[in-house]
Amino acid sequence: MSTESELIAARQARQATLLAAGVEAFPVSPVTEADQSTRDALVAAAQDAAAVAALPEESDLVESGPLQALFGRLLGKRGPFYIVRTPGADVQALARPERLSEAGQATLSGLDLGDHVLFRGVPMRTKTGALALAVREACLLSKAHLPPPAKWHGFKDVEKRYRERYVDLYANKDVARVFRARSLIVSSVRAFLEDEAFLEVETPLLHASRGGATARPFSTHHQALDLDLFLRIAPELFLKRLVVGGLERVFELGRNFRNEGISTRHNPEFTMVELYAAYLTVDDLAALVQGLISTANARLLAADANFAEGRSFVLPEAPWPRVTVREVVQRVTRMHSEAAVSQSAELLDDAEALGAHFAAAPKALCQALACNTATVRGYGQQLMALFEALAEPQLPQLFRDETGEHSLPVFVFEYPVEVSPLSRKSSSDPRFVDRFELFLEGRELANAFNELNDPDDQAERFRQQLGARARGDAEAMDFDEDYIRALRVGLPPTAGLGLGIDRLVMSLCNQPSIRDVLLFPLLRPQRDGEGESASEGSTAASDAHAASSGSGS
RNA sequence: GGGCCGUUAGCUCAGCUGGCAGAGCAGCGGGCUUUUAACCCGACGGUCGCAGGUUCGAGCCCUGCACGGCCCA
Repeated sequence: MSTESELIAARQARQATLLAAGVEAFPVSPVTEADQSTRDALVAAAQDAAAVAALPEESDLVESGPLQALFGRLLGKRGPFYIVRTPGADVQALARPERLSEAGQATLSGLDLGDHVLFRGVPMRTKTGALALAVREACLLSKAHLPPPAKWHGFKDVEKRYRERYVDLYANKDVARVFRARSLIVSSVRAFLEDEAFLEVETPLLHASRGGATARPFSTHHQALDLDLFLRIAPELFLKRLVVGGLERVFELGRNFRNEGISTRHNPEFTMVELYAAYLTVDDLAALVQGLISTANARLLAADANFAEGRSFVLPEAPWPRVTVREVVQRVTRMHSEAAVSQSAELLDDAEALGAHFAAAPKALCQALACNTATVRGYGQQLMALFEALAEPQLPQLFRDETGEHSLPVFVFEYPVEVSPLSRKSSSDPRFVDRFELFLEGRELANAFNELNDPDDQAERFRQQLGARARGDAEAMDFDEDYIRALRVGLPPTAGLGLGIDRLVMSLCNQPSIRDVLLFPLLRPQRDGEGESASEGSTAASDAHAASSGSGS
């Protein structure tokens, strides 16, 4: 009795036995409001040493007053003790058959690990000083046909955990904890922005043209309109249209889709909050996002201080450090003038000279640069190649707190205009734009800039994107005529920011992989032969239409 | 896309130099009448990821493929 179909059959058989005794396997929920509130109290009491100490032992129990409830998934059985997992904690019940009705006894003897159960009874203290509910009523809520994972070793196989998140979530307690934290962080972001007078809006996910970010989109098709569409890579262009229309502060918190590789930091669909504020500048947004992240962090730690443990970073109250792209590249390459950086960027065209120049640099960095030299052209592209290859990985080492034990968040300002097709050029140096990216633990967390609101300049940037596409850049944007028209109607001076929610949750919850903060990360579908198609028809005779309905496909 | 690693019972994992496929837990039968990973006895449970190859003989060696993990791009 141990293959999966045999495990199912054994439990279906027990289900049939229960039914013969008048116990339904899948009843309408009998859980009352009183059960809900007494369970909450019971779960709280179980974790309160003083409350447990005040409880009577089994022999001293007084049978009076309403019964308290314990319900959830049955995860363990030790003698007469039944361990029930609730969202708050595991609580045990002490069930003696002789104290139960006939139906209760039948229920008890027909329980399998994994079943959902409801016990009603009286709280007591066991010989070992733990809380247990002395059971007077036992009720099966829902039969589990498959058992829970091994109680000691748990459910570890990473692929199975992602594919069977419904098991992972109850079997591995920290998993649910992270997703509760994620929900808290998201609601904190919303509340913070609403307090700052931002209006939450929803713009299309289906876009007719590529824009708002440089990334490869997913393609889809609308049948009735016979229209090719893209899943959005960013809501940016729609949100700025709203600012044109007079919604001065808007934000959208939602999913974006980028048709690129999968890694510990990338999932093809990810969650981002984008916000736009008329009459603010990129400097204002640096302060705003610092407040937003600090507030989310404070709310998270207020709910569960354990999330602060093991962090490699701190979030200071003072303004977070700011540098420019050039400053940090100079620091890393040990060069001391802007001219030297400019010169070294030109060297990128010559891999050999570059290799000699950076002979002292770590090997991996030179390799990264050598790969890029063929396609990287122009001052801005080259500067960014240097930044991404040399400086970005060093940010956590370059910016430390006083003790040197933790890294700091860093705002990196002054991006080259070539890599910022939607940003306003800096008034002081037109090679750069008024933009920052926020890095935490070396991860790019947020990106913000003063929005380009000059329609002629924007049209020129779109044309440059078309040129890049013609040269084979699959990530380049389309020319968005209507967006240019919107800018001609008039976008007030506006600053905008995008913040990666998944990465924020990763950092605040100390999760090394984005898959651990996504409930259902994208995985390749498994091939057939994995499902229950083979076993289903041969299991229970009671399942009369399994054979006929299973033959259709 | 590249490199490394993994895939053996429902779960967690052993499996030596190529020689009958193993354990614990779960499940099943019985005992114990109770626990903190409860315990004792017994029986059951396998497409060793898939497909080829080498060999008298492959879980193990070779090739390809699939899926996943980590690192790099």
